[in-house]
Amino acid sequence: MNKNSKPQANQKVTASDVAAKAGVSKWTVSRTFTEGASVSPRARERVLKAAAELGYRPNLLARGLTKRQTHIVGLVVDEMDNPNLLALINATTSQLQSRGYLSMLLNISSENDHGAAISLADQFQVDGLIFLGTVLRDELVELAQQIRHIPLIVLYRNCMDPNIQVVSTDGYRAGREIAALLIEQGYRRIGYMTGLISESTQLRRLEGFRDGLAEHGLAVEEILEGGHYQRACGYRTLERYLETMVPAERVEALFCENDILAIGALDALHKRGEVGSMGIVGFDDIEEAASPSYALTTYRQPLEQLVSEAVRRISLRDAAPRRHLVPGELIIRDSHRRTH
Amino acid sequence: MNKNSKPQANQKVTASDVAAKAGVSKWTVSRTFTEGASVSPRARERVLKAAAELGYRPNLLARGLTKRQTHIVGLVVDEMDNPNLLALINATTSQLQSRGYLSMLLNISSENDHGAAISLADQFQVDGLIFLGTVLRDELVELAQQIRHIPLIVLYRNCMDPNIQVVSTDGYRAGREIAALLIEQGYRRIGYMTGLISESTQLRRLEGFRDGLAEHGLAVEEILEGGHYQRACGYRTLERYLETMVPAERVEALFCENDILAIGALDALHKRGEVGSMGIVGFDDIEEAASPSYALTTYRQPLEQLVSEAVRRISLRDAAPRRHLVPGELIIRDSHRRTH
DNA sequence: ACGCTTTTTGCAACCGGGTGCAATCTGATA
DNA sequence: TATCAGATTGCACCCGGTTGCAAAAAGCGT
Repeated sequence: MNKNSKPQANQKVTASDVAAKAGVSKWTVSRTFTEGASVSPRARERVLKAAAELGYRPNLLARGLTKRQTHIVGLVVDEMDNPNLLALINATTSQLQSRGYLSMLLNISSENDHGAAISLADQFQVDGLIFLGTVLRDELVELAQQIRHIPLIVLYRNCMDPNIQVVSTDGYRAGREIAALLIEQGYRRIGYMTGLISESTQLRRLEGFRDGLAEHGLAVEEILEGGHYQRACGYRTLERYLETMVPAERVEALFCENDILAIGALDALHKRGEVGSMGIVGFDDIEEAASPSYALTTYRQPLEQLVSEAVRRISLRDAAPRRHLVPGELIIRDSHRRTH
Repeated sequence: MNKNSKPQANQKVTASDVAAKAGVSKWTVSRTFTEGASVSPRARERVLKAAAELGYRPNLLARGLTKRQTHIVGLVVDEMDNPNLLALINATTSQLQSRGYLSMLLNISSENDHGAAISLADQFQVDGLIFLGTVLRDELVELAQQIRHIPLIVLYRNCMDPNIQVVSTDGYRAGREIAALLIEQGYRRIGYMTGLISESTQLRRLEGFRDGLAEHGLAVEEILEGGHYQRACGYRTLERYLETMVPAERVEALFCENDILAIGALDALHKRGEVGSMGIVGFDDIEEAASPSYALTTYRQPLEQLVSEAVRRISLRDAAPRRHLVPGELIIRDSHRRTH
C-alpha cells in the first residue's frame, strides 16, 4: 500500500538522462551547470527544461570527486555544554549555507574519538576545518597537521600554534578599553576575576587590562579566581571576597572574564544588599546582561564579523596561518557605575 | 619559508599507490578495506603495512559514489535559540559518530532557505535525515517527500504526517503518570499551563493528563496559557492568576508544559511568599530543576534512548513510516507537594 | 561564395574506489 | 599424481560527474 506511484523523481536522474531528453550529450548538460562554460543559449534552455521536468539534481559526491572541492566545511566542536556555542554554531552554519557551503559537525567532546572524527572529515575531503570555540590542545594541533592542505581556523578562541589560523576577538584591545572605562569612572583600586585558567584568549584579555591600567600608573589590585563558567562560581567567589575584606580595603571595580561570572558577582552584591558598592563589568553580552535587573556593562564579541571572516578564508582557500583579531564593542549599561 | 619538506603524506595517496608499494593490484587493496571480502592473510598484511607507511586513507566521496551509502546523516535544525537543542545535537552527533556516521548540520532557522538546505543534503546522498526538535510544517513535509528514499525521522517532537517517522517521548503516557501523581497527593482541583500551542507533541501530553484525571472523575480545572519558552512567561502567567483568584478558588496543583515555565511559576509563588501553597510539576528535567532552591518535580525525556533509536533506524535504512514512543521517567522532588 | 576566426559540441579519459565474473592458485582427497 | 572444490586475484566496467582536446558548426568580412 505504500507503493508510491506518483511520477516523482524518486530514484536517480543522472546527467545522461537529462541529455537524452534534451537531445544533447551529457557533457553539454554538465556544462550547462558549470559557471562560465561555453554552451549555446538554445542548448542551455533545452537542458534546463529537461532537467526541470525530470527533477534532475547533480550528485555532489561525484562533482566533489572531480572538482576536488566539496563545499563541505568541518565544524569541530568541544564543550557541548557552553550555551554560547549554540549561537556560534547557528551563525556559522547560517553564513556557510548562504554562501553555498554545508557544515559537517564533528563532536569531540568527552568520550568521542578526536582522531577518528578529524580524520573522517579529512577523508570526506572537507574544504576546511573550523574549530568553534575549541581550546586546541597540542594533541589536536598535531592531528590537524596530518591532514590535507586546507584552511584550519580557530574561531572565537586563541591558539598559539603558528600553523593554525586564528579568527578571534581582540582580547588585548578589549582589556584596554575596559581599563580605560573604569579609570574614567574614577576608580583607583581595580580587580579582575578570571575564568578557567586554561583558556588562552583570556590571558590576552588580562594583559590588555593590565597594560591599560599601567598607562595610568595603576595595577590590577586583586585577581579573583572565578573558576567554571557558572553563576554560582562568580557568586561564591565574590561572596567570599566580600566576607574577608572590609569595605575600605576592597577593590572599587571588578572586571569579570565573562558575563556569567559577572552576573554571579552581581547576585552576591544583591544578596548582601550592597548593590552599587562596586563597579562590575562583564564580557560577552549574553542575553541576560541586558535585563534591567542586571544592566550589565559588558563587551560584545563581533560574532557575525568573526564568522564572516572565517567563512571568507575558507572560500578563498586561504590556508596561510595568519591571525585575524577583530575589535568588539563596549556595551555601556549601569553595572560599572557605583551609586554609593 | 613555508615549504613543508617533511615527508608527510600531504597530498593524495590512492589505493593504486598502496597497491604498487605492496605489490598487489588496487582491487586487492580495496578488498582489504572491505568487511568480509576474500583476501589472503599474507596479502592483507602487506597491504596494511604499505597503507600505514603511506598514510593511506580511502576517499570517502569515491566510496560513497559506488556503494550508494555515504554514512552522512543530515541533522535538520530549527529554533537555534532553544538551549535544549544543544543537548540534543550533542547526543545525536555523539552517537552517530560512535557508530561511524557523520552529521551534516542543516540550519533552517529564520532567513535560511529551507528548500535549498534540504535539497543540498539530498544531493550529497545523505543516508537519512533527522529533524531535531523541529516542528515540521507542511511545507517541510512536502520538501522531504521529494527526496530520495531514505529514513526521515522527527526526533523529540511529534509530526502527524503519515509518511514521516517519529521517535519521541510518549507524551500521553507522561501526562497520565503526572495526573496519577497529583491525584495521589490528594489534589482535586488541578490545572495545566501550556507552552506555545503550535507544538503538537504537547497536545498529547495534555490529552494524557486529561484522561488520567478523568479516570478518577476529575477534570482539568484551569488551562493557563504560558506562552513562550521563557521564565518570565511562566512567572507572569501565574502571577496574574494568583492576583485574580482568591486562594480558595485556585487550583491546588499545576502541571506546566516545560520546566522553564514551571520555574517561572515557582518564582512567582516565591515572590508572593506563597511557596508551598501550590503543587508544581514541570517537564524536561533541565539542569536548574535539580537545584535545591527549586527541587522541581518533573519528567525526564529519555534523550539517549530516543537518539539511539533514531540512529538505529538510520543504520538499518529503515524508511518505513513507523512511530516510536519511548516512555520517560518521572523525577520526584519536592515542588509537587504542598506544605500548607 | 570562400577562407578564417570563434563558438559549440562530442569524445576519451579521469576522479578514486567498488563489484561481478572468470582466471589462477591453493591444497586436500582419491 | 591427477582431480576438483574453494579461496584468491586480476580485469573490465561502473558510480556520476568534469576536463582537455579536436572536430564540427556558426559567424563574419570581403
